[in-house]
Amino acid sequence: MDATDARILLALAADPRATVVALAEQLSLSRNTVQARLVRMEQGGVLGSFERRISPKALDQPLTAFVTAQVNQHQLAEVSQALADIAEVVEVFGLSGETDLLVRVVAADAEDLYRVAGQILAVRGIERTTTALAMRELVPHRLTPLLRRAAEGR
Amino acid sequence: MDATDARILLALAADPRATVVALAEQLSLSRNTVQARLVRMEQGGVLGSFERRISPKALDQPLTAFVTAQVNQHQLAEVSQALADIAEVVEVFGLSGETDLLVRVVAADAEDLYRVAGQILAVRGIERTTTALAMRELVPHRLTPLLRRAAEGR
DNA sequence: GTCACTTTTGAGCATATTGCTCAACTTGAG
DNA sequence: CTCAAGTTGAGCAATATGCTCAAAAGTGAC
Repeated sequence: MDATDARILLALAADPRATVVALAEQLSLSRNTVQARLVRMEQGGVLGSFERRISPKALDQPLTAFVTAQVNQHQLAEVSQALADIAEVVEVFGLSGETDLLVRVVAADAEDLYRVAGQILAVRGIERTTTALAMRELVPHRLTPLLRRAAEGR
Repeated sequence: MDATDARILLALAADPRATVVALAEQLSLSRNTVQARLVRMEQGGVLGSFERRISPKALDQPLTAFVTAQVNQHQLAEVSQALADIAEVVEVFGLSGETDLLVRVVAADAEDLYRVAGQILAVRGIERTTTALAMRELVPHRLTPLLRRAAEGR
């Protein structure tokens, strides 16, 4: 990904529904170029799944919580699969140390969250968990600052 | 958001570049309906920014880390602003307790991460931090399971 | 059941976009 | 210089979009 790609993505971030023609005009590039680069980015894994744009709040899951878990590392694969089977589990990272997991979950309300936390703790191979509720989104997910830097070639 | 909206989003998740016409046909809905619902979702905040689809790896920031920080809660606003000024800070949550922050950062390499962690610790109002590197993405961000549930009206 | 209200549908139409191809022109690396 | 890759402008057929409208179908209140 070069600076031009970053400029295209920035324009798209500003207006997700912008057409290729509009992007080309705005960026003073040929339509062909924008089209080719977009295809390349889409196929090259620069763009993740569309699901990422969907807000869980719209799915009546306004609560976000982070569960850290200690696992028996021999059962990491099974644990990982069991967590993936829980719908409310949105994202799981293996943290440094190989024994700690960070599980991002969403829930409809406090009771729902309690239930999900219980499901996680019940997974075979998970030893200990702590749950922290996300009270405020102080900085909503964003990549614009990095995109801007990349667009300027730095 | 109702079950029909969820079905539209599911179809879009499967093929982000699908046209409205294709979605309508696939879902056996009228093109008008799909178009109207998409506009409504886009304007109603169901869809978050396009940036969410961009992979930081493509921006030469293959490392993800989670920094937890303790803050003086009287300075929460200033701290929040200072964190937002760091480009590598991708997302910040205020966790239950009002005194803990979870900061998601990306970095180019270990050295870069060290630098960013230092910047965070240097923010006035931040008392203590711990940094955990995300070694593996065990469950990549996904909403499909919840979407499927919503699509079935449960 | 009836009324009012919202949503969906199908149709139509002008305009814009897409996907594709091609040849010519730049650009940077070796 | 020479090659390979990227960009550009042009063109073209097929398709999608944005918009409007009126009729049909659901929905909930009473």
